[in-house]
Amino acid sequence: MKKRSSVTQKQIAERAGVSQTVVSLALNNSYEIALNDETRQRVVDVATELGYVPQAAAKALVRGHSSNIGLILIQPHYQVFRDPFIPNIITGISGVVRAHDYRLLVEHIDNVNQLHTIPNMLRGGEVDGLVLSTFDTLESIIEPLTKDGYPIIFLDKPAKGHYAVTIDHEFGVRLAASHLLACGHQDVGVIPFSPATPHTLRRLDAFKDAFASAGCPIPEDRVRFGNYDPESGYEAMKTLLQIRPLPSAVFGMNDLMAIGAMRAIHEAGLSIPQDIAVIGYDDMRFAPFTRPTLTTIRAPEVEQGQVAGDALIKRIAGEALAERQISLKPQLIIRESCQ
Amino acid sequence: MKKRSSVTQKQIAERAGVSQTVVSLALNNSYEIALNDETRQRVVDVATELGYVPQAAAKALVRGHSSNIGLILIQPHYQVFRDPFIPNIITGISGVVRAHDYRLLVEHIDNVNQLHTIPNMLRGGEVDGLVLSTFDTLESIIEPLTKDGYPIIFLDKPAKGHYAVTIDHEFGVRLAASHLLACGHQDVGVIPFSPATPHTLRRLDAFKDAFASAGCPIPEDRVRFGNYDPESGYEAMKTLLQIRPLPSAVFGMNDLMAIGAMRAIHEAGLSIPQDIAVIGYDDMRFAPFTRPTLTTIRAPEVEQGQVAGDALIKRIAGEALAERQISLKPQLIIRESCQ
DNA sequence: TTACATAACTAATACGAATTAGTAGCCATT
DNA sequence: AATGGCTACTAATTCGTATTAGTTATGTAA
Repeated sequence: MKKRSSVTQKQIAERAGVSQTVVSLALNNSYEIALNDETRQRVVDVATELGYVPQAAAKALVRGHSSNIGLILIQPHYQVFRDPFIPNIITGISGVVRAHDYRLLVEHIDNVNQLHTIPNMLRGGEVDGLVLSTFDTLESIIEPLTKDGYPIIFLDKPAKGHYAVTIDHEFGVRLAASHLLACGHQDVGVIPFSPATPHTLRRLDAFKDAFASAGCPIPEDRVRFGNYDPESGYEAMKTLLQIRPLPSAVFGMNDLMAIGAMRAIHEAGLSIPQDIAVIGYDDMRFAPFTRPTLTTIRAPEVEQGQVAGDALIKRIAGEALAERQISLKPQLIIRESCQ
Repeated sequence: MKKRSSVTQKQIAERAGVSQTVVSLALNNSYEIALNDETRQRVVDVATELGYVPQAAAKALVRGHSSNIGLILIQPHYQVFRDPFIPNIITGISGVVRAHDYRLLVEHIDNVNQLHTIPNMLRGGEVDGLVLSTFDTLESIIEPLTKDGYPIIFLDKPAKGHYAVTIDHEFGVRLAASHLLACGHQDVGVIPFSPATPHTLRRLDAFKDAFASAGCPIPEDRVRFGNYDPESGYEAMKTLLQIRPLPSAVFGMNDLMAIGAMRAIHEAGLSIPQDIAVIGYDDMRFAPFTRPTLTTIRAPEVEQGQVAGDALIKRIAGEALAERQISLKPQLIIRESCQ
């Protein structure tokens, strides 16, 4: 790990017969201090001739910021990238970030012992700000950081006062509920996520609440937790199929569990949606190609990434944001499995 | 974008009543220069008390390396993250990277005007090395960099002499071909990718070659290009269904196109695999839950990310690698759609 | 008792770019 | 002819850490 020799402003200065100061001024197009156009051009020419690239570390040190932004993923390792959420977010963020000449540093944290990297990255100046994907609240870690003025954008509902760009999944869940009710389903099964976090539980509550408000409260035996995987949806559905009289529909809280449920239903010799309707959540790419095609909820995740990246960059630049919490709405996609 | 005041070694030095040198030595556990254990401890205590975090930029400047590694994704924007490849690679890399105290910088390049960021990141010292995902050869860009000793690992077959950790997709495709032949299929359709790159064309050739070697050359009208999406597989299959006599199987070069093809087959009132067998590529998560379940090829992408990250870190450390090109083998997953 | 090693430090410098504080030369006022 | 203002630069300093080159005090061997 030796140092790699690289072209410096000093070398350019010698070649061009000027001081390092002039090189810096010329290359940064600074017009605060007057420079002869000829000199300026000569410096630029020498720089390109030598293949000059500024040293990021030196620049960062003297300017006091890194031009990196961080995306922190806090999830158990087995789960990150298993749902399409992260790739979509990265897609959204990375476009924005590059347009503003920032770089994206992706850091994955999968256990509490690694949480210290969050303050370290900010305080160590590795990044100028963070986008934080989390299913847990991290008040004790984040509070001091925001108090110190570090820009942080949450992708999940945080405590009041923090900045956040979230997707209103409770709304999404209510969309699913209303659609089920509109289709005449009064007795439905639900397959939510486990391990149950505050956020996922809130979604479940929203769903239950929607049905309760419509006069069809959901009994506890209609709720069977899965773990994001199709297999878990399959197992959950099998137990739901024991209930008599049979529920007339199921809501899988992600598409993967929903296709698991569909398989269980088919294996039981029942048909979808005639015997049991199915509705999923995510609108993954296979959803229009299941048999029958899957009715589901689409969340604007790429947009979420864009908006979050944008908000972060504004905060870094010191711009005020119109609102601290931006909430994006999911959308109902009606296909064959529930219509 | 003001500078954020942070705790420095100088401040610790003052508080502990020692010189900054001692602080640096104590905090870095250096034993080259003798330090009194008491002093050492006092410095460490003051440091934790003040919440010291070293400035990454200063460290990088003086040490000559950043402790960042870069993952460069070169693909049209509409396509990155649309296949599961990238998330899998990131999963693999990020574990390795964090274990070695590196950070992962993800940079997405979606047009040739941005290619200059590759040399810039290396020459500017933003990263100590790169993992390069590309479907194109970039000789003119990469050559001078490797010549200057910058560590770069390719994820796709590069020119001789470069370091690479690749997946042997030609082998994977031959696996599919052998399985089809073993199942007695002699007249098959293929749905490869378009736009056709050298790499994807090589896969197609491998497939054709396998059939030709078995005495069943594949006529041109059996080859219908798709574009990664299920919809394109659907359309491709529709044209394949016009052929008489009907081919007895199709190979979709990814699972998404394969499920598109399956839909077309079902819509034509044919059954899988009795009338037409289907085989995919990728083993995406829905593959065990299609109807019928999808026979496919699984590529070890997470492992590819791990091995590539590992190789890069070794190269950065100056270690020699046993072999320049490491090739990982895909695996046949037999399910109902072709058995 | 001088020389000499060793422990335990401090001072000074380097890293590369940005920036602040000069400086020299020239022209235009007064 | 002294003053001020401008242009076009240079010199010096700064950022925070690592590292090299001292320095001082103390103990030990000759």
